Amino acid sequence: MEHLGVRKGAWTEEEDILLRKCIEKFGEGKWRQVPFKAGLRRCHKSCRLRWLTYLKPGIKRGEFAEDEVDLIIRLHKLLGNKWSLIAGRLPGRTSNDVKNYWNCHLSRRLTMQKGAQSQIKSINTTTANAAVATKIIMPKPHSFSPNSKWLSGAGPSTIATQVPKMSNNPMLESPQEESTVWWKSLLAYVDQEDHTWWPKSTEVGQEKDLLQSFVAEEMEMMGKDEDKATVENGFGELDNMLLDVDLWGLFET
DNA sequence: AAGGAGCCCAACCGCAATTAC
DNA sequence: CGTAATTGCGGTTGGGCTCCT
Repeated sequence: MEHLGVRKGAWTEEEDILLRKCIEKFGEGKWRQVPFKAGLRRCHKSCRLRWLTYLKPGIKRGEFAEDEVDLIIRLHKLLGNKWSLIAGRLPGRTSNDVKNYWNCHLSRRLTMQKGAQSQIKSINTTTANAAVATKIIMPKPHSFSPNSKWLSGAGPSTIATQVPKMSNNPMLESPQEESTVWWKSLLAYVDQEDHTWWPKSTEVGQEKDLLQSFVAEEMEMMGKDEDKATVENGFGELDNMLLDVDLWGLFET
């Protein structure tokens, strides 16, 4: 315990109560002022971290579910150590949690697996065709919602015409091909500049990066003549995963 | 029982990014 | 514009716990 100045180390229950009361009263933000308002001898950064990683309502604690782990692995493969971005896809999880989980449980496990995997792959190729019969998640088309929160006011009324709807285009041979074209078009659209009606340029950039990574991965698989079920599953997962992203607030499902 | 090795996770630190002025 | 203040991010640390010898 420091005589003067700020306290460090683990938070006590009393401190938690003071911080919680302060934020309930004044709201989140203005972290510089929080220690004074709350009557805490903590630095503002410590207060912010405590709130965001522990006290804030809705934070999920305890074991990561299987699907959460799976998502972490997939996202980390594409995004690297972008913990806040990864955590953004896991409701209730903080970037600190995800980072800790990765460092403790996954980084080691995955490096160990890598060696073993190449051996398994050669065995599995012979039985791969049998797995095609498993459930195929088809990509879902989206059209723009007139009630979208981002489209109010000066929103681009023409946007709906720029991203093609799924249609019965006779030029396209399969639903798979059709949805691929749809994803490509969307990507091209997102790639354009001047989306001033979007909330923040960086957020758009992040969603765009994510989208590009996933679509690129799927395109690559198609190029490699991966079996159709695998590719369709990939697009399906991509679609499901991004449904809760702000970007998809633009669409009705 | 003791102690030490290893694990887990909350919290810290430095710096980058963003916002305010 | 520039720069100061503020916020956010990710690497890292260290304390407490469990397990093993």
